[in-house]
Amino acid sequence: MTWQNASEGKDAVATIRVESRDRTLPAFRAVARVLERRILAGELPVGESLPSELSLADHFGVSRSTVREAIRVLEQRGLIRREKGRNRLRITAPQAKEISAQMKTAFLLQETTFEQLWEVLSAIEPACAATAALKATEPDLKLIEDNIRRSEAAIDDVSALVELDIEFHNLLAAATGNNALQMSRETVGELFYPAFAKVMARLNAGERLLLAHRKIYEAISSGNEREARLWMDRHIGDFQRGCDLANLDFRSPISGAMPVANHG
Amino acid sequence: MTWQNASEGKDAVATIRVESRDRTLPAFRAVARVLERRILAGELPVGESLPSELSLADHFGVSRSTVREAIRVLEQRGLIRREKGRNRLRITAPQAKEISAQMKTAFLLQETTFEQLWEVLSAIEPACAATAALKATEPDLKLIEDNIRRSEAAIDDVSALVELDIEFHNLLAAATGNNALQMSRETVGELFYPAFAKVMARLNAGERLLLAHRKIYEAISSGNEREARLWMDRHIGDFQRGCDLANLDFRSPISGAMPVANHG
DNA sequence: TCTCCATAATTGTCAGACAAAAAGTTGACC
DNA sequence: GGTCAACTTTTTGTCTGACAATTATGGAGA
Repeated sequence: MTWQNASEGKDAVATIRVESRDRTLPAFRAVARVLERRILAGELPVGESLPSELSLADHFGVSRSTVREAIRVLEQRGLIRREKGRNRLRITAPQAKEISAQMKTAFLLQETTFEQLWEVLSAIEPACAATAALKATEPDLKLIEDNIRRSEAAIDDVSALVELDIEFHNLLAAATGNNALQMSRETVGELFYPAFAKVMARLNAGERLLLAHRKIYEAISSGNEREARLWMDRHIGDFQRGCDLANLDFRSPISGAMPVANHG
Repeated sequence: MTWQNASEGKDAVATIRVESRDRTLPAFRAVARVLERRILAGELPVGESLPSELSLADHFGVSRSTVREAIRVLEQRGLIRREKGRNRLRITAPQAKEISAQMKTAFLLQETTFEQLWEVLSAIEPACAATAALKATEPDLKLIEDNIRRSEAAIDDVSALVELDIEFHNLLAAATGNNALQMSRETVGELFYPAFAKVMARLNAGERLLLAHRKIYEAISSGNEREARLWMDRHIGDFQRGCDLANLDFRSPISGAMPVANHG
């Protein structure tokens, strides 16, 4: 399929025309849909760069503005990305980050509570730990070890410790080698863990957190699935208890000082 | 903040100008960002309708094309939606459906395997069942009961049964009253369960599936958290065993005959 | 008050324009 | 031959103005 010389690209034009003239679908959506299909089908392989707006417009028989709107759609879907400094659009697979950003706004606007996020994490994190115990490689272990070492050093710096806690759990997820697992938990974790800065600050619970991390690391590095799950269960449970002890409302929405999502 | 009479909306204009003239950010992104902030901050409340493109353009001091591109961004983020038949754009909270659509493409392009999805489900679904046992209301139970009844009627229709299976698990998730839980599992389920049409077809496992659904329903309706979790564990485990028995490769990517994602 | 129609507003699309940034080309120079 | 700077062409981001088709709105008439 040639993008450069538009003269013979009649098929696609026809497709767009048919769909858009049915008025069921605006032209920019039709274009976006066709492009998405081609990307998903591998006709436009990930890593390649998209043709220029003008050639796309020619090819589809629509105006450049229409193509641009279609591009915005695909971009937001994570199928296309423009790298800074680069001019061309690159075709990409949607990344956890973008999905995560979208889920964040969803959670914020839907008044999701800490309890709800906790329910998700208390299901996923132990499974992560267990899987990590089975699948973690040497480099994974090294990263986790390093994280624990840095946590030890930052034991009195609450905000640093929170960052490191998030990182710890992300590293576990990465060690499972399971993308789906990672994507499912990333957002929830990012929204959840910062909230417990308060808990830890009030309870001085850094040592307890570190103990759990150490135990989990040991279990994973020795391939002990059961032990990894067990300690993660406790670790997550600690959060709930800590919340109670610190007298924080577990059932309040997470709307507080949340960082504003950014547009890639 | 007045949208209609643009003459005095200088502040926003200035904001956009500063940001875009810095060249760090195209104008349409700046507009999208400002609108997103206002929505998240509740200044533009969910349910309200967005001003017309022209008044937005006036307000921000940009052209209509620019506003349109910004709108495409917000639309794809799920913060704005146009209802069919309606002309105006309504402000909305992102729904599970849209996030789910995005995750689907991510999973497809990243060659996610059945095993990986299964790992996620085997963590989340039992938790769903357990929580549902604690929180399900009468209407929730009615819906699940009805689903089971229809499944009984469709016991010989594999494709219908798959649809009903997906629905069953979605109903459980809904019964937890936990949005986060629902969003976390919806996509995974939608991608995963259809794959087992084959398994069920080969093994004639409809009865076994139905038994599990019935047991889970009973546990939930009697508030038995432990039993609900237990049967869901078995139910999910069945999938894995079924896969083995049917000699399907658990570790192959889910790229096969997947429905093409559609643009809302 | 309710219904129906003319009028106004809004959306989807297009064509053409222009400055600024990136990419591609050329040619001088080492 | 290889390198770098100047020049040209593309491409992007933005704007203006236009038009048909659809949707909203205000009144006239029942």
